[in-house]
Amino acid sequence: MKEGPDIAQIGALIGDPARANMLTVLMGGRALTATELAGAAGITLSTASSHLAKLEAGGLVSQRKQGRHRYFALADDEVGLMLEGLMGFAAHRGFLRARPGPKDPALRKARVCYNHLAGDFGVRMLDRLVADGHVSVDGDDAALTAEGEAKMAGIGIDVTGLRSQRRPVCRTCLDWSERRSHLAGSLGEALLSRFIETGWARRSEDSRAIHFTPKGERQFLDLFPLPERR
Amino acid sequence: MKEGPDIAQIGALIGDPARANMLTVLMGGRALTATELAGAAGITLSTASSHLAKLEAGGLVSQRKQGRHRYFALADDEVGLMLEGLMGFAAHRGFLRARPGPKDPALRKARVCYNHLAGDFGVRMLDRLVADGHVSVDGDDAALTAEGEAKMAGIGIDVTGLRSQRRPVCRTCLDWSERRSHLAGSLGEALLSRFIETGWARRSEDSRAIHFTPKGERQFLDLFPLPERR
DNA sequence: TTCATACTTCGATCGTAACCGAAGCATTGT
DNA sequence: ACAATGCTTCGGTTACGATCGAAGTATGAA
Repeated sequence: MKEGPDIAQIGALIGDPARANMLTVLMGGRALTATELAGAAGITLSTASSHLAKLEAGGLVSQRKQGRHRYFALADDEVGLMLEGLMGFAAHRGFLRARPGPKDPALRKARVCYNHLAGDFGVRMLDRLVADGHVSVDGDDAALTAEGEAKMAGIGIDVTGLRSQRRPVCRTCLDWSERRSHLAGSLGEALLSRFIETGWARRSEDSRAIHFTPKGERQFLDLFPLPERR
Repeated sequence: MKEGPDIAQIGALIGDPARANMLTVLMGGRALTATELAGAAGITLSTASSHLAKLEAGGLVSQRKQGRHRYFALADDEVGLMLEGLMGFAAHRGFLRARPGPKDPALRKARVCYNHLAGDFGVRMLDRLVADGHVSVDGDDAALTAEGEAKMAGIGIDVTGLRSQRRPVCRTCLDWSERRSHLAGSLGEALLSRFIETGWARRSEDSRAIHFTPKGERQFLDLFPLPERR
């Protein structure tokens, strides 16, 4: 009867509260076990297992066996981008959960979006990269310039290594709190990893927040100075 | 328990096949009556009415009374952008409906995305505007330059009129068939309207396809020449 | 081998929401 | 005034899927 893609299946997958909770938690970027996800969603293990099987069949999550654990994660960047887009829409329409708790300001400042940096810091980083001619943006695509490649080398990121993967190096991702774009793709992931490796920042245990140390924040802002207010 | 926006409610709204069908049809940009939407979704009028009430309560559609008809349409541009984003994801993952029928090539060439031009023609139009310095793109935001404003005046579009509205003039929208951006916003809407007013193109009766006349296509390509293949 | 942990599968229950037909309003046309 | 059209509301049925506990499977530890 209909033309075009079928959005009902995806909507139905996301539409169950238990599954939506799991996906939201997985947006934190960590791979989690079925037991952890069950706890996060407030359901028993057997129910969680059933939900995870559906999410996997739908291609939204993937599992990796490791010993007697099974770690679940979002299937790929695309899923993360799609979910962040939905969250942006939901946030803008007032579909908010319970209360914007005390963690909220921290989330808006810096948080992980599946595997890369989002929030105010993420948006400003991309702003700066674009303003300095290190990244060029075209629609939702983005590309690293030669100057940008040099800058990344200075930070300690091997761009040629990233290029050899099949994933796109640069992508933009719409930020639900800022409603502007930040940097995703393998470069976005590498940058966040680097910040954590060097001890500038650490992931929160129980939320998507990224906490910068005072020193780390200074060095981050040194690398990516704030643009003048527009 | 949870932080951040609640995507489950929106997912559930979209997750019902009947509602998803209605939304897909409304992506055609026309305002339709409850009876028409019931037919499109293959359900009775009473069921359709119930679904439409839910979609309206969720802010996805709005209704306008006109005589004894009630016309339903997507609530605003944001909804259209969100749905197009979901469709892009769905198409890329193979969540396709039945068969990509004969209408499919026409849809990929040019179709309406809620109220603006999408498909190959839409993507190329934005490409050309950017290449000529008529539109500048920054993430998902976009802006019309002074040169661009002159060009629009030449086409017969009153940009100052558009600016006086509260809607953004320019936005980018991710195209599900091309996986690149095209132009949305009030300017995107005005351009499509203009193409139809001038008789260069017409909307298909029963799908989202936009059909250009031979003459219209020539004039369109004259205004927005194809960029050299990259 | 035996036990413990991590997870899946099975079977059964339960609640919700999708659905339809009939009846009720509202608006327009005659 | 009366009929016709367009849609909503109501009542009742039905079906699906979310949920849980218990039993089954796999992996690792003792």
